[in-house]
Amino acid sequence: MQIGEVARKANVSIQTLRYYERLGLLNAPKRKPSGYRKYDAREIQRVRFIKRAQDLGFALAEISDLLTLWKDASHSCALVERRASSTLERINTKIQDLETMRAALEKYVMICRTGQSLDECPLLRALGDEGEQR
Amino acid sequence: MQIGEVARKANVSIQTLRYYERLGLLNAPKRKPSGYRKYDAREIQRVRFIKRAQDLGFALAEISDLLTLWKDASHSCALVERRASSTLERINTKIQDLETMRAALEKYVMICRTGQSLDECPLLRALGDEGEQR
DNA sequence: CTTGACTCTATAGCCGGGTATACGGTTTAT
DNA sequence: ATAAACCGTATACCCGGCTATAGAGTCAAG
Repeated sequence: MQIGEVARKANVSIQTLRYYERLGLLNAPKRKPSGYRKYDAREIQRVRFIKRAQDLGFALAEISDLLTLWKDASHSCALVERRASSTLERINTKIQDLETMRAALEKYVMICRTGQSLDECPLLRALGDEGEQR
Repeated sequence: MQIGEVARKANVSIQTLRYYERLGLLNAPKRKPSGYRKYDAREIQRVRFIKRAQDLGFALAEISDLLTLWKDASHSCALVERRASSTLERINTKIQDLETMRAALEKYVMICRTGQSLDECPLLRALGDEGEQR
């Protein structure tokens, strides 16, 4: 199989495959005499693994770790769980940050909508506050 | 006031101030004959406005809009609210995406933790899943 | 034998929000 | 008069995850 077929089957671009190879996420494949990359079907698996892991919120660097573990998975369940838990923590932190933003923003939007102060925007006042107003 | 003092008082770096100026978020200040920027105290307000807006999840491009509105705030409350609402939508979408990830990841982490399969990691199996069973 | 589809490498660009470096001029204090 | 602290511009670089382009070589079909 050459690169285009792998790309189609794994649903990524050719450039992405070469990019993953550069990053070490994919092993450097064998080459034809012409220099063309020759893949075997397992690489499609590997690419799909990467994509599924991305969907779960893993960054490529984390996925690189997971791929290393994948090879001898029988020893590593607890290790994998630790990686996943820390990713989970990262995701939770992000959600919390965003919820804090949302709460603050909603507060001002609500005040705006109830239309109590027509002559001065409470959201802008909140941003520009600190005693003085421009 | 020169740039270093503004930077200290607004709690940003000098480079950031120049960067904001390039982006048009800050007005080009007057200069001394030497070329040094001369700020008046209002610019500190403006920088703090930017920082507070960032904390609310506004991107610099959105903040640029808000700053334009800020100048004649009396006319713009509804407009400001619309900007804020669309930022709010953006934030909500992000939260939902992250929650989807979290749910998927939690599922596998839980299976890992209940320790049912010691000899094969369910998370890795889920990621490496070949073809069927999904 | 030529066309068109495929591949190769190398390099650059994109997004956002800055940070860092190099090199040189200015101001202030002693 | 000289050192330190400050400022100026221009340029490049960082993060992550790609995408795009240029210019060249390879391969299969008609």
